[in-house]
Amino acid sequence: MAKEGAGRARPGRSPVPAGRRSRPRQAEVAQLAGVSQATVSLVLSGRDEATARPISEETRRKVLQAAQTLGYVPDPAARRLAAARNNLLGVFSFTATFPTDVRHSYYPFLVGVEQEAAVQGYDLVLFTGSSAGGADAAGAGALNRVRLADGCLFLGRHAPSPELARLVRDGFPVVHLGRREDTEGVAWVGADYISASRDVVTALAEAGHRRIVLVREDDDAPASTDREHGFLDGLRAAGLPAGPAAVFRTADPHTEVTAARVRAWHEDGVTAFVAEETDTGAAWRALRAAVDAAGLRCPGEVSLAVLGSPPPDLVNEPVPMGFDIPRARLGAEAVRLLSALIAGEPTESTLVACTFRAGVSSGPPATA
Amino acid sequence: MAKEGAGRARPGRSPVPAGRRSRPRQAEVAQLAGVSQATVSLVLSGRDEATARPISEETRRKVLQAAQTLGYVPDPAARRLAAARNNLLGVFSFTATFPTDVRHSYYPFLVGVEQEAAVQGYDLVLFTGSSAGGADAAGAGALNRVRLADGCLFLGRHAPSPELARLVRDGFPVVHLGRREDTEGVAWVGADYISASRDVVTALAEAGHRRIVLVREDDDAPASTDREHGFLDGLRAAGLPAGPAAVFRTADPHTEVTAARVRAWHEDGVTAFVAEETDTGAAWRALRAAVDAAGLRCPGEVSLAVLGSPPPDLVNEPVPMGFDIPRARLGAEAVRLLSALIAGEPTESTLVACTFRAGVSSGPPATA
DNA sequence: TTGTATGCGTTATCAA
DNA sequence: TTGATAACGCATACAA
Repeated sequence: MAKEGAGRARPGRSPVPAGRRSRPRQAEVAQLAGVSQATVSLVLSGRDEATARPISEETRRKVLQAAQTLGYVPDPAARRLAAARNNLLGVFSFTATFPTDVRHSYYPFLVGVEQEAAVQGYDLVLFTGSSAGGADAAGAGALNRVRLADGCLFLGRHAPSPELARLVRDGFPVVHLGRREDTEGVAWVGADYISASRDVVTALAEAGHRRIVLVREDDDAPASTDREHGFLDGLRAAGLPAGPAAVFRTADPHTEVTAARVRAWHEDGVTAFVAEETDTGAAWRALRAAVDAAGLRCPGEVSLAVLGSPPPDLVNEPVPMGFDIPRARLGAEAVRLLSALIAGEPTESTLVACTFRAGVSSGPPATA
Repeated sequence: MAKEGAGRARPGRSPVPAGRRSRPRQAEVAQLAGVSQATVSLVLSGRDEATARPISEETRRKVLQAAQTLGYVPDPAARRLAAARNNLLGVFSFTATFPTDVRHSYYPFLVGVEQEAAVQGYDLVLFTGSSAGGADAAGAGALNRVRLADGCLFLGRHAPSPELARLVRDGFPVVHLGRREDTEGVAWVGADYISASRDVVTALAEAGHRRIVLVREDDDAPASTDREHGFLDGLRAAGLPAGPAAVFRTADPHTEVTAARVRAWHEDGVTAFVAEETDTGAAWRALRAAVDAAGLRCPGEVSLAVLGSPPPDLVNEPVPMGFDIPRARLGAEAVRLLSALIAGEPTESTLVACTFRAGVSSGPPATA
């Protein structure tokens, strides 16, 4: 901790650089160009052309030239303080953005975020608050730092509601990646799990399955309940039994989804099983293992599907029926929404459609 | 408690955007507490306790109380402007930071970068070489954008030297991830390929191998030549032949490293082969394929090693001897160095040690 | 022990 | 057309 503030010498009021300064200011550009600082601001922000501010071509050229030579870059803090915009978009995640365990990574989203941000002319500020305890990283003020940017994208489901609400109330543009209706006024972009889940059930029903069971974990996240809703919707739409027996909910799929149980289901007339997707993929893993252990052939005797994608480590296995979440598109969409919010345009939270995946884990039910 | 007391006592009378004036400032806290704004700043920043600034307990209490009632949150932009620093670290990569193809991703480095940045109290700004945003994104001024941060980390080997040199000359803190001695004065953090490569050879020599051949691509990047140096060092240290015959250099491993050639080497007494690691992993792939095609058993008749890690798509194959590059640590180390640079502390570019990996691709040579 | 005055780099408003 | 000048909200030497 050897800092001691680097007691920056304050040279009275000289606009001239005292020796070697790493960040040239507008004043210096002005001096080099032989104009006033205000003119530099005008030219550099392009506000002269946008509004009807007339600036001589000559001056323009000189200023741009000077800025180029000096390598001038506007100070984001100053810019923002003066009530202008930064061209900076914040990204705040409540776990590390780059976790060691890639399975929980936001990487796929970031691909889209980065691309769209570039298109919209924004750079990204990654707020590191959540991971390790930096300066005032954790704690009350953590979220406040994002105000440096023009707006901020939030990833992860554990965003503290009150702090977020405060930002929104203060008129700070905020977009949450993932549906979020608990926090008043927070805009969000989510995947349409309901429709996607319904589509999977529909596909199974059309293949001829009459009894289908959903295996889900004991989690009340929107992502989970949405899937269940879609699943039940699909059943009802197909005129299939959608009672409590259609959903098997367990806190520990690994021990509770047994071969015996699967066999019982099968003997009872169940010909298709659907597992929800979660971080760990526990439901899907358990289901696969149990079906295997029960000696049931898939997609011969039973058909399987997952409401999402299988976990990455099963990527070499045969592709199961299910749907793909367009994560990159979600990221891009979120940036677009945020950008509109910043521009003060009217906006609306949106759902992005997932794409159905036929896979090879399902077929028509065996005819008795 | 939103207090819309529009008639605040404010000097001047400029029309301020409504959304902006919704947050209380230190001045208002001061007024409510009956003290000066400066005192509020002192108390709220905890600078009174850190340094020996004496503030009466009474005042302290009043200020905190007032801040609490008003719901005061500091403006990061203002704070950073006044402090003459951003607490922003730039990360500049010459490809997209989040490429679609994860194989070329900087992810492993970023893990360490993010963590250490958080520890040091920095947030991250991600610049992309290809970004369409900003004034002059591509081309000459591209690198200048990074001046927005307090310092910048560069990833990838294609950083244009003159531009980097310019930044350094201007006193802008810069750290390059990867050894870089072509550009005057640029600090860097690199992996110690020389020692690591030497260790691999030593291990092979200790296992009893007397003739070892290195297969490398036709690339003069430091990462490549370092490996060769280490390899030759290792040979000499073990008293083994380290002439030109010990290194096979080819622009096209795939067609030049044939089964016939490998068999010839083997009949000539070569019992161990070492491939350098590159982006594509071409040398290692070719070597494996050729040995396989030659019908030589590994690790029975020949031993293999790679100077680094095999490409990600071979991750399910048996683990070859070689070494692991501690990418996360490299990232963290780079941030630490950059942070020191910014603080004006004396610094030095560093090499980080790689960790030896025994693997299963080598054993003692077959005794004739 | 606390208050005063000023600067940080921009943007924005006028007057010249 | 351009140039002073005043905020923006906070931090800090220096005076009281």
